[in-house]
Amino acid sequence: MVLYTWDPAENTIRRSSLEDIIEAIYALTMLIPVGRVTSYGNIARVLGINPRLVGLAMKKNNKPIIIPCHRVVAWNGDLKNYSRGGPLVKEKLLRLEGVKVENRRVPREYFIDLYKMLIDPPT
DNA sequence: ATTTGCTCAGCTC
DNA sequence: GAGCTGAGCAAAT
Repeated sequence: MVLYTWDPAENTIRRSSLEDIIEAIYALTMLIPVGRVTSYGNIARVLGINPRLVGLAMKKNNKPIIIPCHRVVAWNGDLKNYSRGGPLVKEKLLRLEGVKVENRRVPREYFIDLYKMLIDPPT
């Protein structure tokens, strides 16, 4: 899938740059409530992009307070990395927000499904 | 539970 | 260009 974006300077539609896509990723990340997580793949599915791009965006995140990238984990609950301090800091932050982490895994019940919420709500 | 294949930006030669 | 590395995932085994 190819994403397109509005370019106000040129008053035209153009193919999204990587930065545009990363902005969209951040916007979705900010929708995750305190005490909940979602997966890289779930965010990727909303935008129709490759999950690895979501990981790339998280790594580039330079506003870790505004953009809660610690609430994005692997689909199977693995914490994966956290560029500000590694997985242990990620685990600590999640615990502070009330997310249980068992054997370095986040249990299913803490996941929210952004795709279901935004794209494919129950009929 | 483990392996395999797909994927793509960024980095190195 | 070619080859490798990830903050990934799903399907097959």
